[in-house]
Amino acid sequence: MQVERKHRMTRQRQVILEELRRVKTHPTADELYFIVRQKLPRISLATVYRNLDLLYQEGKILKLPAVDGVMRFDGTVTPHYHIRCTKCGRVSDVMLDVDLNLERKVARRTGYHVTGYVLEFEGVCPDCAPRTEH
Amino acid sequence: MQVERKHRMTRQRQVILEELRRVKTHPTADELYFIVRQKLPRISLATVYRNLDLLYQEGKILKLPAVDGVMRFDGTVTPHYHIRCTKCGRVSDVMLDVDLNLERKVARRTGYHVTGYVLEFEGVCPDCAPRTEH
DNA sequence: TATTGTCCGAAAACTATTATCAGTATTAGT
DNA sequence: ACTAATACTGATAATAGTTTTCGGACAATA
Ligand SMILES: [Zn+2]
Ligand SMILES: [Zn+2]
Ligand SMILES: [Zn+2]
Ligand SMILES: [Zn+2]
Repeated sequence: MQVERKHRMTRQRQVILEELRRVKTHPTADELYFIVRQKLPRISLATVYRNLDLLYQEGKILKLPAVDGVMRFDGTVTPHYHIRCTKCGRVSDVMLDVDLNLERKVARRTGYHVTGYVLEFEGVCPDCAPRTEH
Repeated sequence: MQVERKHRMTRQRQVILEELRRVKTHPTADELYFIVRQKLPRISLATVYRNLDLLYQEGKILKLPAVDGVMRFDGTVTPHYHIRCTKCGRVSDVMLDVDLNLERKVARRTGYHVTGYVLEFEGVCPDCAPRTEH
């Protein structure tokens, strides 16, 4: 029996979700905090964190694994991958269907019940790439 | 010409590397700190961190990406993948040769210069799996 | 509009990691 | 072996990101 939760739609939660869906930068909590403050100047950073976690629990947003120690959030929940610039930290979408289909093989090797995997590409974004001399 | 080596082989560095190579648990810095203190009771946690980073720079150990926010270390440097138990956090090796060869495709899609990727499997380890009733 | 209890802002607490610093000990050179 | 140079250590403080706490505010329901 699942415990019924009664989530309210507060102005804060609304704006946080709207802004996260609008931007395409996969912002950190702090970055989104600055974005949201343009509409809600009195909002608290803790409220941003709280709502991001709640929206994640509800499946309305994604949390990107904190590969570099900082958590990032994604308003696009349709399946896609990410590539992270190792110079500036920017995260871009990779609209490419990658089907690893390795779960059975990995399960046999490890004895784990495999539920998924984390896949994130690394590289240098066009802005950070050294200019070609000519 | 070879870069001049200025690193000293201290007892602390020696024991940290030995113990990390001995265990197969992919410990956090703190976990390794407790292990190493059995041989060097006066060692500092900062020394563990410092040496893990230095050994990593030297290519003698691996750092696992902090997918869940905590860094883990690996004394096995031969290429292999990992699977993390989502219940207890344990990380096990996956001795499976996976060559995705996706990097070129991703580069074409994103415009990034792709240098690598992070791949880590997720699942439930045998110890955490629910016992089958019969 | 009264009641209920979720939610908020502000601040403190917490956790993992890094930086600081005075004293120690490894290494190279004699 | 002795010495000098300096990488390194332990203890501690500082930092950064995130979570918790708590009294008051406010959305939801009737
Ligand atoms: Zn970049
Ligand atoms: Zn995305
Ligand atoms: Zn487990
Ligand atoms: Zn490993």
